[in-house]
Amino acid sequence: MPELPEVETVARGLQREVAGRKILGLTLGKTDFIDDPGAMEKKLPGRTILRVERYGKFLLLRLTPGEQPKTNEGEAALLVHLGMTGLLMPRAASEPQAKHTHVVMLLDDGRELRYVDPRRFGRIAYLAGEVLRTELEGFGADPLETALVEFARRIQARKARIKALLLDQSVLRGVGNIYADESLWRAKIHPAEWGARLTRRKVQQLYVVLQGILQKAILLGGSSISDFLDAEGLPGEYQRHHRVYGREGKPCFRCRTTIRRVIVAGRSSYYCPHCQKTPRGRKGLGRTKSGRRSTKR
DNA sequence: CTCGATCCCTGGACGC
DNA sequence: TGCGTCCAGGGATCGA
Repeated sequence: MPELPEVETVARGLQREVAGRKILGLTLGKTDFIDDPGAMEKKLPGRTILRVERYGKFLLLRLTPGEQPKTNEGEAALLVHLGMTGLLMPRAASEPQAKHTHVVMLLDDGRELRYVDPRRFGRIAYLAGEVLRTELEGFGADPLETALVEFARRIQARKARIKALLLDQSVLRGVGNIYADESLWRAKIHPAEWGARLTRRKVQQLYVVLQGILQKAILLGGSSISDFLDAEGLPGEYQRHHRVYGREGKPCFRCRTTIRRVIVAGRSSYYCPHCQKTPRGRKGLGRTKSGRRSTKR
């Protein structure tokens, strides 16, 4: 599940591999996760990928503006969200297409930039000018580029649970379930604690450990839980450093207490009941994501 | 403003 | 071996 470190890893790989390449042609498969497939087919061919950046959990492929002056829309970019199972990597055109390949961009070096995504939880959008600007403005602060005061303001101003705040892309961009749980464990904060109730000291601890975890994870190429691969098709290594995520029933690395899993903000949240004290007044924790009737079609 | 519930989707795990 | 069921999860959306 690509979060900030995984997307950063892919962005760096793609920057190395495809920056400067011109897109000659485009082939689409299933398009239900693409904002406007028609626009993509029309706009992309002929554009050059200037550079590849990460923006939250999005890959941002900065493109040259349209050729004709009349179609000049200002800055243009292809936004790619990998969802849970998305992969974006250049392949030799001769290489057989993997199953669930939905976008193929033919490049001017003969290779193809391919987007593969079995579950299609991702999103792809060609955006330009004002639309692009507005889209990007809707996201919160980058946890690695934000000062402590700004981070604290965003957390303490809100009454929602800290886990929900960490996952909220309009508060912070790039943090997902894995790194939220890992940082809360390190900072010894219960996922259901309220943002507004965290002390300044706690917020600072969270800020420091979150940045440390993200940086370490980037260094190790991200976490490969199930099927994440970078732009060169290599898995990350940070999953070996996970302290709580996915460790339900196993002993806490600090105190040996059994790690538990609860649903907070609609997501599985792993935590140590001893190190991360349940906030006072909380109830309804301890249930798991079950008991829900499966739906008919 | 914040919450939970629901849906989107498919592969993998698991039970029988 | 094969089928059915459950589950993962980011984000959008809807109603409470």
